[in-house]
Amino acid sequence: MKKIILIYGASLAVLVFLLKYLEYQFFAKDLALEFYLAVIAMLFTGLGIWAGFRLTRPKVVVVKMSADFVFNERELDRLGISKREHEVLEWMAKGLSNQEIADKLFVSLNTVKTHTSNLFLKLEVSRRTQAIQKAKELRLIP
Amino acid sequence: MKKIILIYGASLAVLVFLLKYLEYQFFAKDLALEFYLAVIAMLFTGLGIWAGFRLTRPKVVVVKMSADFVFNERELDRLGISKREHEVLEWMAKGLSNQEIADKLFVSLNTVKTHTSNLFLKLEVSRRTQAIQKAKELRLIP
DNA sequence: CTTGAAATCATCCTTTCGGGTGAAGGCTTT
DNA sequence: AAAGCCTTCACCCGAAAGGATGATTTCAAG
Repeated sequence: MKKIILIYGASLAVLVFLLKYLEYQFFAKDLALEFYLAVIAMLFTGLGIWAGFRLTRPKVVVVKMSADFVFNERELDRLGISKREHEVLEWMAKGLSNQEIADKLFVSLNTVKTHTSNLFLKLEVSRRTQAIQKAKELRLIP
Repeated sequence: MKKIILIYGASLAVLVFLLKYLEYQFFAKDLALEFYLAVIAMLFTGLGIWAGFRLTRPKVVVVKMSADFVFNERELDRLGISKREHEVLEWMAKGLSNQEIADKLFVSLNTVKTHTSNLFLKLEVSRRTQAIQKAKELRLIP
C-alpha cells in the first residue's frame, strides 16, 4: 500500500516536471489545457487499473464442485423410499436431530421418528450414522 | 466496456469545462499547472480503480473435488485433536456405536465416551452426525 | 525432577435414539 | 367401494448418546 502511494507521488512529480520541460522546450506557451488533461487522465487511468488489480487481486471465488453427484433414483425406487423419507434423510445427513428435523418440516417429533424408523428398515441399518453412510454410498444424497 | 469508455469521455469533457470555468471565474490565469494535474490524477485514479475492479470482477474458479483425499494435518493440529481421538473419529464416521468402537480398540465404553466428548468440544458440535460432517469438511477423515 | 498432555476408566444424570405397535386421514389403483 | 401406500401422530420402553466432573497412569518435554 505504501509502495503504491509512493509510486503515485513519484509518477505525478516526474510528469509535472516532464510536461513543464516540454512546454518550454518545444511548444507554445498556450498549449491547450485539454491536452494535459487528456494525457494525465489516460496515464492515471492506467495506473488506477493497475492499482485496482493489485488491490482486488485476492478476489477469487472458489466453487467447490464436490465429486459430481448424480442422484440415483433407481436405487431410491428399488428400496421404496418415499419423498418425505428422503427429505428426512437429507436433513439427517446434515447432522440435525430428530427434533430439529421436525421443526424444519413443521411436523411432530413422532412423525420424524416414524420416518427414520422406516428408513432404517429400508436401508437395512440400525443407526443414523450408518444410514447416512449407506445413503451416500448408494448416492441417494450428495 | 462501451459504457466505461463513454463514462471516461464524459468525465474528461465535464472536467475540462469545469476547470476552464473555474479558472476564468475565480482564479488568476496562471493557476498552477500542478494543481490541475493533481486533481485530474486523483480523479482518474479513482475511475481507474473502479474500472479495474469492474474488469477483474468475475473471476470464478471452479475446483473439482475429486475422490483423492488429502489429509489435513494442519487442521488437526490447530484443533488439538489427539491420535486416539482421531482414531475414534474414524470409526465413528463408519457408523459404529460407542460400544462397538470400544470393542474394536480394546478399551472401555467410558473411555470412548470421553474421547467423543472431547472431540465434540474440539469440533464445536454436539452430535456425532455433526462431528462426522465437520470432520469431512475439514478433511480430517476421507 | 517436575509439569503437562494424553489415555484410561468411573459415576451420575439428562437427552436423544431406536423399536414396537396402533391408528386416522388422504390419495391412487384396481 | 376396497386395497394399498403415504403421511401424520401417539405412547411406551429400553438402549445409546451426550454432558459434567474427577481420578489414575504413562510418557515426553522442559
